[in-house]
Amino acid sequence: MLTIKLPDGSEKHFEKPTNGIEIAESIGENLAKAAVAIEIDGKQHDLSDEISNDAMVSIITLNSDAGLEIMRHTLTAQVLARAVKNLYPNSKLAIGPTVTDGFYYDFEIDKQLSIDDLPKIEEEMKKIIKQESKIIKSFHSKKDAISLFKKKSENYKIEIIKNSDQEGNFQIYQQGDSDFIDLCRGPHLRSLKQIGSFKLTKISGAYWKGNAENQMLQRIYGTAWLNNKDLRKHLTKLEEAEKRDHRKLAKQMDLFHFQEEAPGAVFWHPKGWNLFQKLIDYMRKKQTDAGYHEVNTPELMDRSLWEASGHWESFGENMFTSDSGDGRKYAIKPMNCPGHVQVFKQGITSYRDLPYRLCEFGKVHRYEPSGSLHGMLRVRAFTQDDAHIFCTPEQITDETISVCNLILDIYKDFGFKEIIIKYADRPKVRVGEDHIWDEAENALISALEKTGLDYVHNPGEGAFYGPKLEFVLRDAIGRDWQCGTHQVDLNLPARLDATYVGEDGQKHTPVLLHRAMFGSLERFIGILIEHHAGNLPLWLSPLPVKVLTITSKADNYAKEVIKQLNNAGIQAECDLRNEKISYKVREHSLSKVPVLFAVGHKEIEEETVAIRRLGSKEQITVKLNEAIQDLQKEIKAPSAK
RNA sequence: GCCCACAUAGCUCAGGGGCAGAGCACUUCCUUGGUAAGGAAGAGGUCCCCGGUUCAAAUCCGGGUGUGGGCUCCA
Repeated sequence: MLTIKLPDGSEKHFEKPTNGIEIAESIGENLAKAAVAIEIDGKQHDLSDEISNDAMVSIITLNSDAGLEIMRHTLTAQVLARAVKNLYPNSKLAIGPTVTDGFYYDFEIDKQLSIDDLPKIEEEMKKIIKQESKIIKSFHSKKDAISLFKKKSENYKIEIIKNSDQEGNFQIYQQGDSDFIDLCRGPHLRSLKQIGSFKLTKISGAYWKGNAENQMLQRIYGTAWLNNKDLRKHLTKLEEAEKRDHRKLAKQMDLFHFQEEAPGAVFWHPKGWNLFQKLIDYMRKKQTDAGYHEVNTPELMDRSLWEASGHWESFGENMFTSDSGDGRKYAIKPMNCPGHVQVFKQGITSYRDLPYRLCEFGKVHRYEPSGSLHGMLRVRAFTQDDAHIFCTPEQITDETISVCNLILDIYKDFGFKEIIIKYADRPKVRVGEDHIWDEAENALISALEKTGLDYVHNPGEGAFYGPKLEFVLRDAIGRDWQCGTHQVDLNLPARLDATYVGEDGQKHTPVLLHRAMFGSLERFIGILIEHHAGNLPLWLSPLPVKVLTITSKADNYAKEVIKQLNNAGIQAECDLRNEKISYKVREHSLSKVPVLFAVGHKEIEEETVAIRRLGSKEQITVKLNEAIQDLQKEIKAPSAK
């Protein structure tokens, strides 16, 4: 007698070994129809898998996240893979997992695919799905599995099997009587009948096993959904995301540009630079309040300093260097830390001065691979809101807690509500003894625990000199961006001979905490633009108000309005051009000016302005002095209110 | 760095082995208006760069640079 427990607590009994299909049928006809797989004691299985022991099970239906993912998996591993094999018989299968909203499959194909080949592949996939084949699974020993795939010259599958630590039970899936086979951990749909709506979206190269040393394979991406409606909804969402693209919006808003002679470096236009300065003003105040001292250190320093710090060895590939007339080799700083250590060494001698917090809006240059550059989100020259806290080991906890609080506080001001903290420990390439790393990691993790904040572990992703916390923010459309960072460093101060005199009269090496909150200002601005879809809040807008004249008779009044706005500390410009009001409204709405004042005969007489807000079609007419007072309140940074 | 695609006026883009195109922006003129494009005229080009093929290359081929989508890497 076999007892099967269901999620609702009820039990089913079977005389002999059973399977998911029987269990589903025993519960109800509709469930059996909708079932795609089964979870047995927490692990996903095919419905056909035999159950011979007591178990907790739950039927997975198409109409669930897990079911949808199984459908996507079947679509890529069975349908896309088979379609490509049909069209390009010499191709070899690598892997085909699901990803957010879809799936991909990596192939080795002798013909180089282009985006134009996708419709043809889609068509072949639809043909395969129409056959509504049943999906059949068989189990094989390691030896059998290898010989099966040898016959098909599926080298990648063979490599996967060979590298696997399991000896038997290799699952091979097949559709009806087709000779297509694929190795897969499953589970898969029972039949291709259950496949919903899909679209192949893009094509790219991808390294075998994600290793840049390995062969480049061809990857086909797709998205798949339960039905056409969901698919279309997803495609619309992608279009919406495209509209938020900071590169596109920045052009409309006239913030900055890039050009060929300076790859990965920003040409800031007046409005963009205004926004940049607003962020600096805001952060400068926050940091001063939190006890930081702002400094500025050289962009160019002699190679010997970078050798001493360890950058030359561990970060050298990312550094720009410069030769000079005096025959010395300089490096353009990729980080501000060595410079800050020099400042520390000039002044601080006593433990009484610790913690000593130095900050700098330091512009750093890093040679990033050309292929990784991406608008403002990945550049080669960027400005960090960088700070280095020199402290005693005992002070690590308190300093870490206040950094965490400060960062979370700041993100809130910018409208980010969801923040994920990651703890990253020692990487493969690093400086310093392991026992130093033990110490640094323990200090950081115990400080983090004390904050009581949730975090996730990100193994091997620390900086080369110490473990770090990464602060990841989630934007308005659910994308994650890593911005802030906080690192414990027990290596650099010693390498650069930084010391202080302790209470005991002896020399000690300080602990160095590296932290940045925006991370890179360039990147943060890119994220802000996308998060707000260009509609920046008033306090960040480079031009909060534009005054538009309806007739040239209003020119003088408009200038008077500007004067009063400026006197009240509100940046504003006027548009006196010989154009219709609708034309001016359209133009400034497209360039994302948050507040438009229209002035004509009526406004002159009544000393009012007609206000129109970005994104609204409504206008309200308000006395000029009241409008200014209201704006003055609204334009303050959130934390200054 | 690797794979694929793309590069034409300030911007968005069409075209394509034989005179370089459109819309918007710009300049001038008309229009003085009431909330997302008023009208007319004009000016604007090394068709990314360097080679090659050809009677002829913006167009075809090769190389380079940059950009985009991925991979790798990362703030």
